[in-house]
Amino acid sequence: MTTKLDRHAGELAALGHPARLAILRFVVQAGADGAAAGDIQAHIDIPASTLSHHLKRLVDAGMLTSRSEGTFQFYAAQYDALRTLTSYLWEDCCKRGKGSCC
Amino acid sequence: MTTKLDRHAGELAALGHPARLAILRFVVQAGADGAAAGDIQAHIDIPASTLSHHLKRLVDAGMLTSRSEGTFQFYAAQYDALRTLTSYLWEDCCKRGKGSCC
DNA sequence: GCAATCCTTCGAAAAACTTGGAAGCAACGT
DNA sequence: ACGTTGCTTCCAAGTTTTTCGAAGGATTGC
Repeated sequence: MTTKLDRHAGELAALGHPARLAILRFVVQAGADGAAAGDIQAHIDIPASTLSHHLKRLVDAGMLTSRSEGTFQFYAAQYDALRTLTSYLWEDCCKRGKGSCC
Repeated sequence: MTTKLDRHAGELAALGHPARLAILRFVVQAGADGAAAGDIQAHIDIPASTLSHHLKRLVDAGMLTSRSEGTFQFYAAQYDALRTLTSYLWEDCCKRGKGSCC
């Protein structure tokens, strides 16, 4: 069994790489339809095989979904997963201590 | 020079480990005063040396600060850094596409 | 001073991640 | 059918991370 903690740690690890973070942001900004792998490559400028590894990592972590359209491969952000992740970080903030932090 | 992208990727990588994510959450929930290393250890139950490495990683990434009080070492969350990081992920969301995601 | 407590650093081995050329596969145009 | 385009998988080397026992400060209490 994978705990919520492990799953979110995996998601954060997936985002914890400059290329992958750049990819996520590009795709997040692309909106619901997502962006084609080629467009992503044009934007972040890394070899195709390296990009493909990173994209797979992000999909495996559940941060992106992929859909094919002809020979194109579109990647779209999993906004819900991202939302859940960010709120997890702040969950029960200051519950046990003082301070107006959140 | 370290870009904003690299810095935030480093922060995410620091959070991208089950033990470190557990540490951050424990400390976030501890409030402004933070928590002593010993209390953290009691909560997540890993060897002291391993814990120390993880704490150092989180401090280096700027997610925690540390302060000593006698022989105790207190760690407190950098709420600002966490806030900046989470908003970075959503920056310019859907700017280039359609969709009501954020 | 001496022991005890609290934590960090050293060191070294195993595991995971990162990188990218080459080769492969699938869809499209001609 | 054949080349082209768009992307993925194979492979292999190099780097980083992760782990934790043992040894090393630093500070407090006696």
